Order: sequence, then structure tokens, then C-alpha cells
Amino acid sequence: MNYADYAVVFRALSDETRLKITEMLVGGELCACKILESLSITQPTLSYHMKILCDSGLVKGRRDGAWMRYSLSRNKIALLTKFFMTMNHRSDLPK
Amino acid sequence: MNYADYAVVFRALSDETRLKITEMLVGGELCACKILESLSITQPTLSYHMKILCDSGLVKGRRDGAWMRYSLSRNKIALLTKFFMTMNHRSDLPK
DNA sequence: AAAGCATATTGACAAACATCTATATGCATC
DNA sequence: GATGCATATAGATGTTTGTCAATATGCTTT
Repeated sequence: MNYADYAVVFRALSDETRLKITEMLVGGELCACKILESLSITQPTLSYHMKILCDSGLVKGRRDGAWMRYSLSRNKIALLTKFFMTMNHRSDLPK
Repeated sequence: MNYADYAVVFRALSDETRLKITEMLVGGELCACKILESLSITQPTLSYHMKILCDSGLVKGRRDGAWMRYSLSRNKIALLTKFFMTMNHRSDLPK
């Protein structure tokens, strides 16, 4: 991942609604309709947010008949963990 | 940190210029003028970005005479590391 | 193939963002 | 206190964002 890739995934996480969705997915795969129930937004707005999350690579979507099921990408989360861990290890910073 | 706090710090990291600045600071404290040298932006634009980074808590600034010296917040980075680590530990996700 | 539910796309719009020029403020030195 | 350098603020502007209502697409079941 380069600067642009990180910028995209951090932008995906920079909205409260998308953060809430991400937290919901920590519990495991969910379909769009289930996510929608927990939020005070319209269905098109949810679809917009899911697209941003998926395009960033943080969330994976798969069709299951009429439903879309979403889950977090373990890989991406591991990369992000490493991003921050490396930050604290590589230097000599004040508290 | 709550959703809003995380949203603010991720928004701070969602811009390529600010990501570059953050990476520079991994090497240790830098003054604004030094950061400015490495970027193709004007001084007011840098000042704008530094404000966003500082407001998010990711970067700490301190006056040193005429200069402003900036460095990363170890605390904040540790919190963000934990944020992602917890994500991968708390659940049962596909690869 | 018609009907019905789940999801995506389009078009519109107000709000927020990134950038610049111009100007102001802070600090050090003469 | 006047000059000069470092940084911040203000104002203007084009771009991007988040949201909705309306509509389209996809899938399943009669």
C-alpha cells in the first residue's frame, strides 16, 4: 500500500456512520438490510457508504441470492495494525 | 475515544499531504519550515494541515522561539494500533 | 412473466474541504 | 521600536462529500 491507498482507507473510516458499520462487522458478516436496521439513514445512503467501504478494501461484499453480505477484510486490518505499530517502533518520540 | 474522536483522527489521515507529513514525523520532531521544504504547497496551506493534525491529537506542536516544532503523539498511535488489533481479535472473519 | 423484496444508480443540493493570495501575529535582533 | 523571519488567520473559490427522493437492476417465487 502507498500513500494514496492509505488515504482511501482512512477516508473510508473518517465518517461516523461508516465507523459504526465497521464496528458492527467486527461481530461477523452482516447483510445490508440488517445494517440498515441499526442506522437512521435511507437505503441509498447505506449503499453509498458500503461502496466506499468496499472500494477501500476494508470491507468485502458478496452476493447471496437477493442479499448482499458484508464482512471485514482481515488482511486490510492486519496491514493497518502494522502501519501504526511500525510508526511507534521506528522512532524516538516524546509521549 | 468514541466514534467521533476516531472519525476526526482518520479524517486527519485521509489526505495524502497529511499522510506524508505524518510519515516525515516518524523520524522525529520537525519544525514547520523543514516540513514545508519537502512539500509543494504554500505556507498557509501547511499551517492549515498542521492544525488539522494537531486538533486530531495525532500530532503535538510546541513553540520554540520563532519556530513551531511538531512531533507524533505516541499515545494516539498506541490507541490506533489497539483499535485495529482489537478488531482482528474480537471476531471470526473470512480472509 | 408478473409481483415483490433487496440493493444499486442517478440527479440534486447544501455543507465541508483543500487550496490560494493577502494580511496579521509572534518572536528575535539590530 | 523597526526590520525580518516564521507561522497563523481571513477571505475567496473550485471540488468533494453526505444525504435524500426517485428510479433502475437483480433475484426469487408465484
